[in-house]
Amino acid sequence: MSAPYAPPPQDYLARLNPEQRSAVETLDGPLLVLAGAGTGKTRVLTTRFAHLLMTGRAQPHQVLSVTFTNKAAREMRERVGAILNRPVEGLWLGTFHALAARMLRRHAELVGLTSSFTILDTDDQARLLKQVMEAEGVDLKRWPPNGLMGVIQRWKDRGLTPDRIPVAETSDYANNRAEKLYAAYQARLIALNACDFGDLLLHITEILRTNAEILASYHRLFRYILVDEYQDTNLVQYLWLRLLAQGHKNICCVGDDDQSIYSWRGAEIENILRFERDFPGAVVVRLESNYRSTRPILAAASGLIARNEGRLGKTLRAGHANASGERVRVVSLWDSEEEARMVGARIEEARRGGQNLGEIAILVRAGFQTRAFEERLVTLAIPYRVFGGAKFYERAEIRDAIAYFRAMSQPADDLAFERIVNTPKRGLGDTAMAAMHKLAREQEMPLRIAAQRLCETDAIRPRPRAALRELLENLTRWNAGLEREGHVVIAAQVLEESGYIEMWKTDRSIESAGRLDNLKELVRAMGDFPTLGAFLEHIALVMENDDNSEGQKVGIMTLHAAKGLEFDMVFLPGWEEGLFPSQRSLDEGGAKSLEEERRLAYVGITRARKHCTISHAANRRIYGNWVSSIPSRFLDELPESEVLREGGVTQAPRLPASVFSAGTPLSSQRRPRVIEAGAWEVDQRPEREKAFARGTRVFHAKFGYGRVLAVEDDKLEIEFEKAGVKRVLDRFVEPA
DNA sequence: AGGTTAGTAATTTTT
DNA sequence: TTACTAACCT
Repeated sequence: MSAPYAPPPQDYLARLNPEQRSAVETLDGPLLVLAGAGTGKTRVLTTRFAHLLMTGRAQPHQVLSVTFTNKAAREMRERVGAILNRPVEGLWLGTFHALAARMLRRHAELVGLTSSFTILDTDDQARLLKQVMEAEGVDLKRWPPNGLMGVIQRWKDRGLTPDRIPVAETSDYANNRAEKLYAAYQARLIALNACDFGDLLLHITEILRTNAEILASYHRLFRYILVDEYQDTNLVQYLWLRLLAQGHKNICCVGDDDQSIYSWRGAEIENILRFERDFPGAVVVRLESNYRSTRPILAAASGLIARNEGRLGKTLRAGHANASGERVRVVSLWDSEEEARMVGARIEEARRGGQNLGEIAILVRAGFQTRAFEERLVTLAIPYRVFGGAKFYERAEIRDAIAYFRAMSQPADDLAFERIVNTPKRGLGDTAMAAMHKLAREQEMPLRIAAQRLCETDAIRPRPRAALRELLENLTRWNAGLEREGHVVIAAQVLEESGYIEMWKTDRSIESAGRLDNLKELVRAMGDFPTLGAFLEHIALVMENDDNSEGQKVGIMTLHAAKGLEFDMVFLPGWEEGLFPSQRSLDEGGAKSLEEERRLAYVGITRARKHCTISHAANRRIYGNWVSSIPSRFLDELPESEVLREGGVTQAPRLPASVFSAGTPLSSQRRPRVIEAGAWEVDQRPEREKAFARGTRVFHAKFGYGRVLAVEDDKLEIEFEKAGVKRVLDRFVEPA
């Protein structure tokens, strides 16, 4: 065939280093690419894809490419397109869940679903499970639904359908009823023609392992398989891949065992550790040249991760001119407030030095740590953004809107109908809802149909009945208009006529304006899809954080959320025993989860390109009270030669001798010590005195302009133009 | 039916 | 400390 991918890309192979090149050119048989942080993993993956096509080994649709996140899938799609110099279509490239859903739709009837099954999100799952538990008469106070949710999810992660739960595994949850509840929950899902996230993989794997014909058809289809982030796969994902790879055995998994940080979500690091045994004849390629960080940063990270036992082993080398660079700083502070001041001051200093704020990140172990930094940055008027909060599609208004669309287009979608039936308030309470549920259950009909029947009787009072009838008529009418008007027009109409928009307009809380914006954005985004169905599929699996990242902002996020990102300057606060490593991992997981915490530390350090500042505070405010803590063991594990320690140790500890006499002596760094407040300071000027009279117009970095209503010591009550009435400290505002 | 208050629990969250 | 839920009152 002549030039199938014209124009031929330039020397795409020549731009790879030898190890990358071998990862790209080893095409036959199983291949494990151990890609350390910043070693060009994505480049290898995409170049390999292109190489398969360029060498004529496969057509684009004959390669299965799997990622974990939509972001990674999108990036890969774009980069493959760029290398081939043309858009790529018809690819089997996507997340585990999206690909599984696509396959499952083709064979849905084999597990009792139809090809138009709905995909439930976590919220729907939780509500459904709760209903099932209530129906089974479980005491929800004694047995919180979340607990069972976790148990079921872990079973699903391991490919266990209700009939496959090993006897030894029967959880003692709710007096040994976990399995039964699991089975009931699954039955409910099938009845609703719905899947939760776990089901997508569970069902398709079940189909592949019991149906040789179908499996063979995929073997014919997929000549090559590419997997990203293999260290994060769970058992069912592994089983799915293994089944599909049985055909040609051309499976290439890319991953880093040192960055496996999701065991609590079902990921099994053993998958990657076991690769060579699972896939006989496997070749392993290590990518160890790092193009991201300076040598001291790499050395510090490598020294730390070397303490782990369960790893395949690799050492990061500085890949190019990064031979020099400043050492990793470890700063000791008196308390968490001082820690926040230190970070704030250094960011301010960097900003004065021309550092781009978008290249600075504060990475924390747990969500609650973000608050202190937010407050500090607000005070300093440094723009920031907290990542990983509520996702766009998880916000209440978006979920409500989607529920309207689902309820409209799918009369059997009970969960959607239930969500919107009394939102906005239509005067339907427990009585009306109970009547609906009862009828639906007795007649085995969808809720919406039951509601319709009830409207024809006098089982509910006239006022709620009229409201309900209006809603039902609207749903039918909107749905009828879909084809004629198009889904975007109808969507706007639904939100308007249902009273939903009005509900938020009337709402006087701070967020309501933002919610209305989000709804507008949602309707706009729908225009990117040909049909409502296409949009709903997208939203279930793909909808992401809306990214209104205008301008350069400091990123504040958890270490987990930072994986895969990189920044010039990284702050890693809160390295204290009990916080990082977290108490819970210490208590529950033993040595294995301590290793995972250490990997998390490794991920944190390797996010930094040039500057890495780790800190710990001797005292920290947790849930309202002060707790004192000792430095994290990870601080001791950093190679001393790569580290610059700051913050005053002024005296020997004066704790009772018994603390130290028992067991192994603590090394000097871990000993509680007296830390001089302010030792880290660059230059600290006293904050300017401020006084605000009632009626003064003021400006606040987060809430915008407002007017002072009342003054009480240093607290002001301010009516903000956008944000409503709030109480803030006077130092957070300035005269407008 | 819906708003208010008291009680309780509290890592990490790719889909 | 906050945020969410469940009983409680109007």
